[in-house]
Amino acid sequence: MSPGEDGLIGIPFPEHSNELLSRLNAQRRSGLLCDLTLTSRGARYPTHRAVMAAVSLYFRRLFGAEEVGEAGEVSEGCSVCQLDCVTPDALDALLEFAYTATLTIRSSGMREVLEGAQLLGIQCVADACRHILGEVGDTGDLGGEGGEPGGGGQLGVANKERASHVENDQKTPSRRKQDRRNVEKAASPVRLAWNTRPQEDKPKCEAPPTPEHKPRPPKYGASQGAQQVVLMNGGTPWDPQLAQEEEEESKPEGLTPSPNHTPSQTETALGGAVEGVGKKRKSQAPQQCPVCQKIIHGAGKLPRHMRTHTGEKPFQCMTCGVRFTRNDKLKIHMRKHTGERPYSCTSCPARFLHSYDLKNHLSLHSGLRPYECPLCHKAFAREDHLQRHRKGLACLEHPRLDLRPRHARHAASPHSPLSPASLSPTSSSSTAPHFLFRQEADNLATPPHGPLISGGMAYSRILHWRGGTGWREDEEES
DNA sequence: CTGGGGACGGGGCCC
DNA sequence: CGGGCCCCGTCCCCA
Repeated sequence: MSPGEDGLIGIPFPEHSNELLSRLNAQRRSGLLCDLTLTSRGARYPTHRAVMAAVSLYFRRLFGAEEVGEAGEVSEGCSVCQLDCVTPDALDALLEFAYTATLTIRSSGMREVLEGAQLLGIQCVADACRHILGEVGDTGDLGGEGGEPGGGGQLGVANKERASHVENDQKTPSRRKQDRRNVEKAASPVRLAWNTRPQEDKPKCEAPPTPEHKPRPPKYGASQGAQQVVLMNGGTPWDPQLAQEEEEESKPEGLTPSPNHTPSQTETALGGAVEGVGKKRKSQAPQQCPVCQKIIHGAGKLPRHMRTHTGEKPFQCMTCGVRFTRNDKLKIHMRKHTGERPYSCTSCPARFLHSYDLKNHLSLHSGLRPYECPLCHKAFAREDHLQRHRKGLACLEHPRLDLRPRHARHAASPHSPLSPASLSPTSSSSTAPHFLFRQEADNLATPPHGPLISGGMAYSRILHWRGGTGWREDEEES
């Protein structure tokens, strides 16, 4: 968030994505500009290849591979993709999701939609369906194993025996990922038997093209104007989640949320699942954010967190129009207009909007400065001031100080042998050396696992610093 | 550089 | 189970 960087500014248009989807959906319904027709057991669904490629990993692979075809041709003619392995209802629901960011299905059709989403590589829908079907099980809590000691034991094993679909592998540790990849390598000649010819007697779905195995002709646009028919019939079942993992790993920066990332899909996939299918959630805490992979604790807290990605601010001040992501923040904001400052100092006339402001203020009266710099021994009344002090060059800090992350939210120097008491009298500080080392090494060098996980938070759950031995994947989760 | 106020996001508790 | 409320940690900004 360096505002002056390159003089660039970002102006968000939160409604843009919704409007865009809405218009695309209108085009789809009227058949306008549709360049792809999906069929399922006789039902036909005109759609847009770009949209399908955006929402489905399957189509992304399918079209993406072809767009860089040797001839550089771009398809002009219509294409038909026969998806008999996805039921018409499920396909309809998935299309509806693709164009509205809302999944609307009956509970009875949940299983079919889940299977369709898995086959097409629509991860967030599959996740939502699994949540609703109560199949999250370990998965839902998997990410929270960092907070629950002892939960790590089953990490690598428990789900291996699952059947062909990798329902619980979303947050698979990389070790397991590698195992899976090895398996896939061995199977790849079969799995990648991409064939567009009808295989009428095989009602299964086939693997889509993969980057390392470009699809063979026919290609869309290979013969212009002619309808190409692609069948997802026959062949070895594709493993969409493994493909998803691969894709995420192939991203330059992992799954970094950005303003342009269409978070509304993931969010409304969650929200839509909840609202559209009724409140049937197994457990609400903890939940993993589908965008940043962060584990969110607390019942009902995920929608709140999701708004940090979407930028949605549904709570507006009727007085000044300022909008907030949270109702409680609006409530506090309203104190500005009402003049209410409920937190008053008993030692002076000072009054505050926030309880923690009063707390900070009280430390002035008490004269307590419990946060001491271990190097220059300067004391501060506030922990964040100590952190700022240590980030700066105000004291005779260790020369490696400049390597510290500049905006690590949990930053405190890991370099000096800080006694916990010297850092935080509350001892609730999150300045755990593990985390800090991880953050720092993230800045120092690319982790040996590469873009394993997008966010620093999730990252911290995977890797542990082992002193001189470098980075190691978490094993004991204690 | 420091002190102080405010904003923001996450977690806990409770209804 | 979802949401309200509160507290906390952290960051940003200003004087």
